[in-house]
Amino acid sequence: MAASTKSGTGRVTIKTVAADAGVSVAAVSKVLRDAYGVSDALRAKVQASMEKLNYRPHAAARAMRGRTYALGVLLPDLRNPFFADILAGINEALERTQYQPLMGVGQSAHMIEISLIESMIDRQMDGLIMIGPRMPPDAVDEVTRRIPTALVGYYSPLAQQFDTVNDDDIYGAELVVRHLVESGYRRITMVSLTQPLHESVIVHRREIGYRKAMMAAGLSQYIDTVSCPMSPREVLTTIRHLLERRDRPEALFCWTDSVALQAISAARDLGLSIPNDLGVVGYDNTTYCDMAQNSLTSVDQSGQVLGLQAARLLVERIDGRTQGEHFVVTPRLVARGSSRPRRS
Amino acid sequence: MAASTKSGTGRVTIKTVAADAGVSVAAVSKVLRDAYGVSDALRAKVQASMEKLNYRPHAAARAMRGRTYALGVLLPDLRNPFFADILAGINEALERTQYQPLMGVGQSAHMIEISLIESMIDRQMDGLIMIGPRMPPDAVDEVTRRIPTALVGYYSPLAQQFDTVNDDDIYGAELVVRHLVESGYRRITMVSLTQPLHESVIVHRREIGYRKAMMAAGLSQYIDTVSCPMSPREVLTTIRHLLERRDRPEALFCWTDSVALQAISAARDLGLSIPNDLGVVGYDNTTYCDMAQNSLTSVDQSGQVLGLQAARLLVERIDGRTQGEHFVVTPRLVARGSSRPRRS
DNA sequence: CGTTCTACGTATACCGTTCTACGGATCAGT
DNA sequence: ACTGATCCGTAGAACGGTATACGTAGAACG
Repeated sequence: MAASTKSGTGRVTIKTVAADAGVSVAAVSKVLRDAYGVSDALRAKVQASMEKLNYRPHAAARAMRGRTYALGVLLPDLRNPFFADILAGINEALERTQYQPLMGVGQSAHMIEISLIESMIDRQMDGLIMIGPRMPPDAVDEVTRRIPTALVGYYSPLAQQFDTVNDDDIYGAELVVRHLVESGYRRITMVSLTQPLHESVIVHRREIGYRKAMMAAGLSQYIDTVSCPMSPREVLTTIRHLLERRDRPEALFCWTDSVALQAISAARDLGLSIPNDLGVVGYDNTTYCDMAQNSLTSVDQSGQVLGLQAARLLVERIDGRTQGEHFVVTPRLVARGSSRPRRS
Repeated sequence: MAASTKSGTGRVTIKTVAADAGVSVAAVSKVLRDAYGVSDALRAKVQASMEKLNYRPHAAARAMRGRTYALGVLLPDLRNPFFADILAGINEALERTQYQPLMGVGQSAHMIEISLIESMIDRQMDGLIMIGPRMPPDAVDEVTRRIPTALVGYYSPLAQQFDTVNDDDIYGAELVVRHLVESGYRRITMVSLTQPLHESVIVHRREIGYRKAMMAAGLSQYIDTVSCPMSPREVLTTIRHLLERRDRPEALFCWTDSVALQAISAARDLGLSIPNDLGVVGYDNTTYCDMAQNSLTSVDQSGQVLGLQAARLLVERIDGRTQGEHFVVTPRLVARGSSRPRRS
């Protein structure tokens, strides 16, 4: 009856709603965006119609002129449960907003990341949260010039063009070394990540903290860093090799938990007992650390808070802020069995 | 000079390309979609211009009339590394296509899933892959009526409206029970998931397999299932409770690895040795199973293959198939230390 | 009472594609 | 030479919103 709109298909559009409510299309659009110049009466009328017709705005049409209300989230991979915490924080921050996070996985590969991000830009996403990006800094600059961006786990404290959220990785690494030294370990080796050599990558900062604390503890002669890629197989062989060395380290500081868990596994395979033959510490304090069979000492950086802040900053930036903000949380060491004082 | 297009902004559109190549907009569009009626000469000319101008199609504009080339992937959560395997398979299948997966996390909550999917539909995504959806079957039906869908971990072998990809969960559970029985365990309890009672959920099938195999082994008097939600805390207390029972089970079959790892942890806390005091088996054969400290027997269902098939089926369906296809892989038990024959 | 404001609504251009309908050219067969 | 048929390319109407420019009515003001 009232369906005078000529639309052949059944789709409920802004036009249908306008017709039903007896107002103009523009008025409905205003209500949708709650823009200036709508009376309460009009708003009520329109909202009633939208409810009645079960109207849903067509995201693509919206994207042509306005917002998409979609935020792209770039994850390095899906294996590290730490990212789940970050995402929980992002979700929490966005829960009460209109924005919606859509994720892509970069597989820790520079080129995949780039093409993923290009596509997110093509899709007119309103903003981007990049977690631990592997791409080089000039690529990051290029991207952030084109789309509002917040980065988690990327250190660049002076940037104005984008915001960053980090824990204090140098301090976190220092906590680890100090803790190990206090527990009686001396020959502490860091297991790090083979990486492109730009300094924004957080692993780099953990290495700095490690060296700094080793020197402060008067252990500079024991400073020793080995690196390997992310793949489980290579991690395992690297660590096994390390543990079979004649001057086997007394403790390992692993740049991230999953590596530490592999270290525990390798140690067990070789018949070494933890912590007496080998102390192990990880980073991120993921859920697995707390299990009795791992009992892995780790550094907690509260992924939830990081995610929450990143989302908050991004929304602010979308709303117009142009100065950079750089949020840093102080990490906290959670001591467990894997680093208990050794019997001398 | 040649920039006669009146576009004020710098964006390179199909119009810019058309002007540069000296052809019509429609011709460029044809090349883009490689549609019928383009000569090689024209195609070459247009492609040269696109290259030169670094043209990228505007996804939103495209979405208004045609495809978005985006596929929505719904994940239950980010904690289970098994999903990483599935996603790897999806990526592999889509690598050579134009499609791009964009993920959302449903947090294993019915309502969040629904709103996420609604938004994916609003965004005109071309198809949907839902992994282990928690929403009730009628909601699934409703969704699949509106958008081409492939489901992983959702059992509905007769459906025509959507495709499914599963491992044979009944058989997998049977494998577990048989293996445990062969290893000398009798009182085998299954730790399952508190769930809405629809039968499409795969946990349900694992329960069926468990019961079936227990009966076949003549152990029906020992059939015993306890359920708890996903949250780590509740899992832990449930299991602890179970292990402190007077008639403590000899072995636990946990519906998924993370629960099994918690079980190992709880057992250790209580001073029980594995496998002598307690056998433990998980499901999914995630990376953690293989670590020496866990050495967890599990059922491998090759997430990579599941993901690959799901993506393949979805693309077929988008291309017009209307019959349902239901892919099933045969799972494989990977025996490790946690279920080794017990000393009697 | 006329003027100026302000608040509220409307009309409509525009965003960048897709795709149908159509026109002109070329070619094969009679 | 005439008639289709085939091939290549163009014009232009959608698609469903946003946002600007503008009109109008009532209130406030001197």
